[in-house]
Amino acid sequence: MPLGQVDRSSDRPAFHQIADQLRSAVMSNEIPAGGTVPSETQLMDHFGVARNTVRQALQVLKSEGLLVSEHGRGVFVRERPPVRRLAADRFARRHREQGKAAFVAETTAESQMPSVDQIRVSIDRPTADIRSRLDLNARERVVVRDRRYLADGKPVEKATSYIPASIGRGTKIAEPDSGPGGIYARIEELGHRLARFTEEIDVRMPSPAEAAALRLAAGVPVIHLVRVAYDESDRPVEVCDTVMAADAFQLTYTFPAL
Amino acid sequence: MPLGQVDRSSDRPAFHQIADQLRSAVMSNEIPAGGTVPSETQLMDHFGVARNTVRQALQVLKSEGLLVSEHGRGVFVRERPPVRRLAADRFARRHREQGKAAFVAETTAESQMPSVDQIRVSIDRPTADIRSRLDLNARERVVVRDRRYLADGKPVEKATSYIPASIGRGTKIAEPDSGPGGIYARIEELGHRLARFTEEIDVRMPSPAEAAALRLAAGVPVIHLVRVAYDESDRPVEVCDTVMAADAFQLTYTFPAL
DNA sequence: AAGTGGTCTAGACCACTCT
DNA sequence: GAGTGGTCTAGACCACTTT
Repeated sequence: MPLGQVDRSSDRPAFHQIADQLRSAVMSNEIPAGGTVPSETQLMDHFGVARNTVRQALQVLKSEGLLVSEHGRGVFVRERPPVRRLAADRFARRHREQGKAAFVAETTAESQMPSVDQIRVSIDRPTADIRSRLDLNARERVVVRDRRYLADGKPVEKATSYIPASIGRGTKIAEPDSGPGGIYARIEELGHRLARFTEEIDVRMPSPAEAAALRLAAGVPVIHLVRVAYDESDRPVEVCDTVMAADAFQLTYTFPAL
Repeated sequence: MPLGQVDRSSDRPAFHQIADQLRSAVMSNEIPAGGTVPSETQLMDHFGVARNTVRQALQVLKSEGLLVSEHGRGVFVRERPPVRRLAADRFARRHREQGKAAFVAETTAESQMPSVDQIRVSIDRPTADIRSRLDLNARERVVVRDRRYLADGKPVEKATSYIPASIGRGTKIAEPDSGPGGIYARIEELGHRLARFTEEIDVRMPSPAEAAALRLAAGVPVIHLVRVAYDESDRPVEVCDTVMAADAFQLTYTFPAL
């Protein structure tokens, strides 16, 4: 992988030229995923620039999500986690009837090991947004279920579910372990047969708290997805607010032409 | 907006402490969107640190998408473009029958001015990926339609459509101006009544070329969406490969419980 | 101990915007 | 011309990993 030189007479700043050369080395797989980029010292010597200039170039590629650095070890080409393809059928009733929650269904479909941690359950007043999505009056409470999902031990998703207390209070929905098939199975057992879902998708960079919870590398965005589940009388029975590591997911939808 | 000081005895690096203080000033709206952050000189003086340390703090917030800098003017709290809410009904036949293409329908729904530029049309060999999505044999060609969409003059989306040449060649589909209702209207006139769409969504940071074409600020991800349109005999009749500025869109989907 | 990246300083010169 | 951010240098010390 022969890196060239920087053209000091060019208008393009040195650090951009260096970033460009490294980028194409990464993109062309001259440096494979998981491989190391030359050390900062080597890059300084090779290009004849100051250390800050090298670091500026590396910063560009980290922000693009191409490189990650590990203190004391080196700078590496970022490895992409296996992508999880999410389609509507992860919520299929047949999965619940087999005792599989949606996350288990989607995870085993990709041959990954699902797990859940940081489960917290409470009964609270809903925010105005949740109240309006669940069509609740001012006095009604909600069961709040907060948890983190991991695939093969790597955190990939933080989720918070809100279920009207009038449905969930005193049931397994309000317990940390909601039982086989997950909360949708419990909601259906309580007589609310699910009819449809809506999903609302926003994309942005993570807050520092989100980056920590999902152990995100620099340059990895998050998908903020809010799902509402409706029963057959078109009553909203659950809102699920999730933040996903964008590099770990691909979403697919099918819809009819109207 | 009283910024504090840095605690030099803390483990948390000075630039992180400065970034934290500026972040909460932005988040709490003490500095409103479009407002300016104190200049680098002012921040140096206030915190008693070197310029590079200030710039490191600002870099953090730019990567988070909170700040943008303008050479010679200052550093500003990023203004969010009006969000465009995309739902399945933007492809409704009634819009085509009124002569509105999907982008026009979604744009006017948000009271924005739609426009299109950088239109290029050609007939080419498809890549392996496109060939397989369109279910074509090795010799078939495709009409390639490339263009950029703008809302109120701001670029928000780059799109490339691929239509089998057996359908589009010699029609308005192969001309820069595809006529009222867009290419879906032309495809239906040619006897391929549309039945359904699939959309596949990936999220990542932009390449430098994408960032330039969409004039993206640092810290703004892109949504890569690939849509396939199927006619009533379930034949794929178009693939549309789009890259969208993530801060300009919200996607919504509805799907039945199965 | 040697090598790596992380933080920070103090200075320089340049390009751009505004008045 | 004054003020702003953009690029770059040369050095220092620290924290972490590996041998």
